[in-house]
Amino acid sequence: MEPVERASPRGGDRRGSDLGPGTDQAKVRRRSTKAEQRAETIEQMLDEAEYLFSKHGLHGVTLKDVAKRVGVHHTLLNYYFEDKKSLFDAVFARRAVVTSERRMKALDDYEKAAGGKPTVEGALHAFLDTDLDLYIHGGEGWKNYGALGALVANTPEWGAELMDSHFDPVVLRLIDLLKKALPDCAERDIFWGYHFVTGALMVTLARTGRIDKLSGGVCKSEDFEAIKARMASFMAAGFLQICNKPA
Amino acid sequence: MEPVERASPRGGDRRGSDLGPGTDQAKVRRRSTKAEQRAETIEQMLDEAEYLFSKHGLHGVTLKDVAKRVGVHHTLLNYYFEDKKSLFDAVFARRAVVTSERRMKALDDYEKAAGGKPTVEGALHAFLDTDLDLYIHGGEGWKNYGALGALVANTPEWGAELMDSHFDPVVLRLIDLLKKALPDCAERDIFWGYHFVTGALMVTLARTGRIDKLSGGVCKSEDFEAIKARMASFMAAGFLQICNKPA
DNA sequence: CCTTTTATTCACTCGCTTGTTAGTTAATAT
DNA sequence: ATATTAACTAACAAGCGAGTGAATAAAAGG
Repeated sequence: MEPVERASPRGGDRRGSDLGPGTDQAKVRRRSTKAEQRAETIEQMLDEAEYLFSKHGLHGVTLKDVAKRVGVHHTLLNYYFEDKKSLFDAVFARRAVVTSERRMKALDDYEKAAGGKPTVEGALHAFLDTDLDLYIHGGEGWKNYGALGALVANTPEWGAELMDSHFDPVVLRLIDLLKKALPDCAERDIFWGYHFVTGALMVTLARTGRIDKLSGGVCKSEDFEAIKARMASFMAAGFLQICNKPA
Repeated sequence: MEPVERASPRGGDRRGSDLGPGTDQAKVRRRSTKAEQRAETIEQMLDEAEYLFSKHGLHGVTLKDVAKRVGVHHTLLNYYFEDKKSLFDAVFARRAVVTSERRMKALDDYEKAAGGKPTVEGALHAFLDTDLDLYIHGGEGWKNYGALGALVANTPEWGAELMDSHFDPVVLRLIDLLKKALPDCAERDIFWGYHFVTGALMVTLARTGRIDKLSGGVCKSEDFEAIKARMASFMAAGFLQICNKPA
């Protein structure tokens, strides 16, 4: 599996028994309490697993791969996590709850701000921008998590299950707002519209780089700002179209 | 890996040189020439591999799994295919060329029919409906291939590469038509619009069943007709929106 | 200070995956 | 008909990947 890939590009952040370059080699080593140590190690495991899973998928990663990147023995992963799948679930859950809560709050706020008159575009902005901001400003970890989400969302095996358990509440909250914005629209159409939205969001998060080559560099996979600037209004227009024009 | 799953639920529907369903069971076994035999076996391998890969991804499937479903010794897969990845590539390529050609032709036909005045919706209909029809009428194999495509499209590892090599021509053809339909639109916006379209199409093909549960049965993952009835006009409205409103 | 926890590694096991080499059977060609 | 080629299987070799249980070392706690 290629050269030695690390989630944190920075080489200075040594792990495990790297007695290390320069200054305070020995001091780098755990001076902290055990609880902190535990938390820190687990966090690192989640980070590295997140990176690898996002690139190769659940089955494409071995516990040893993860362990190597963290700089610990691979059985330590078994010590902290039941098995590979629960490691994966933990990785996914860690940020899923954050994004879920944030979006939920954003939707609530928007509804209040909009008074009795929410718009489709407004609701979509609340839903999408809040999320995109996380990936834009959240650092590498969030970007990796995004790609992982895209993978999960398109995995028939257990993907829907994971998505359901984490995102149903927010999504239903969005749907609820959309219904208020489009009172005469058939429920079916609203759900299908959401389906399109989520699909578009997922390819975005996947950042496969395909759009880069395709467009000859005009668009960049990493350019979430460009998405943010277009997606809500694009999708809102779509909603209005299929809701006003009942075939 | 669960009970014994088979791609073709029906015992009767065998692929390739269909020796005729029902009747002559014993005769089902190779009576044919070697060339036919070879072709038939390979076809079966591709079918079963397609089914499994679409469900579990490249790394989630072993050659033995495939062999078991085909009913041959697992080393036979090594005999016909270099390795697992080239089996995967063969699976993908088999139908990719079909869908690619069909859509290319549909776009050509549409452009001729539209005279000098192609519309966004028209171009999208040509692009999308042609494809969706394959999945609707093509049988289980095509449905499985669709799910596989969705997986590939969201796989950063080698996904973009595969998509590029098979679909760049059709997609650029579509883009070309869209440019003609939107002569004043910035290229960037058109590419981003396509990005949204492809994302929406991919979740559709993935058929994870998520929309079913989410909508409480109002929408069904399998209902490609519903997508066909909405997607082109939904997306066309989006294109017009972001192209006319340059931020 | 000494006992108990807790983090971490070590030495293995077991099953599975890939791939190789050699063999068997049946069609093809001469 | 017979020699050859092609489809296919059997029988290993080698290695990996998940996971277990005992060992070690250091920190917590009484």
